[in-house]
Amino acid sequence: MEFTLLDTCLDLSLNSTTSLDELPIKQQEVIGLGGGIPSNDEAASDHLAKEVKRLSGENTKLREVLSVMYDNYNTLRKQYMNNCSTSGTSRKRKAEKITSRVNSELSDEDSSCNKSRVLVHHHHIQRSDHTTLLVKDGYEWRKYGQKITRDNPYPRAYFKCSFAPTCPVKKKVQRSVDDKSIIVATYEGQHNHSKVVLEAGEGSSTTTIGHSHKQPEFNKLLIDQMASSLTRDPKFKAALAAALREKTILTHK
DNA sequence: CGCGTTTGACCCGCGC
DNA sequence: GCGCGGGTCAAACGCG
Repeated sequence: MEFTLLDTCLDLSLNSTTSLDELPIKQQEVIGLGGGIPSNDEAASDHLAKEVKRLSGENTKLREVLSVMYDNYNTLRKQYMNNCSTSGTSRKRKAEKITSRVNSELSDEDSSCNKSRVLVHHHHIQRSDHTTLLVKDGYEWRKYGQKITRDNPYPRAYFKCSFAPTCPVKKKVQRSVDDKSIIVATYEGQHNHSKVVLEAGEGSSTTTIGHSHKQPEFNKLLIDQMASSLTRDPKFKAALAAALREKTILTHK
């Protein structure tokens, strides 16, 4: 559900031929239809024109926000690559801290300098699903541990890939402190086998680490990351809800 | 009975 | 060197 909303939102923000951009055309149609209409309708169309202007402004703002986020992403990515090339001899935990800090902001897919590839993925869950830490990602996992960590009241579950005995991939799953509807899954390593199950409708929450070099999937993952960040911003949520409400009203007229 | 999950104990790296 | 905390192990347990 939330992903559907976000898809719409990203569409509105990223695509220059968005529905919002088409709104002036629809508004012209309304004005055209009311050629000899009374002053009431003129006032209404005037109001609509103002609304369209306001929405266009919001749309521009949203695009700016996304563009800033993308810039930040690129900066962090560069910093991370620098860290990889300079601190090759750092001890295990330190390296993990660096990678996890970077990954909390972005998911670095092509960290070729990092032997144990770490990938953080945010999953939105249904309200009724709040008791489980199950994340359908197309692989089979065996839980081998659970722990309460210091910085998060929710338990962290540890999983190993159970499909292939030799598969080194592990994942940690923990509810986000900020938003309990978000499950943060941290993947470590690369699968040495293909996906096990591909259930219909799970596409938006699926991460294919084994094929991470594919650019379109990386872009999709990046968008997912950005979307997750955006949904945690109450201002963004409010603006998005308002924009969608207005859009729905206009298209149904 | 076999398999997956739970959970307390243990290990080990890091910071002081 | 010691304590803390995250990660892993493995015995106990539950379910089909």
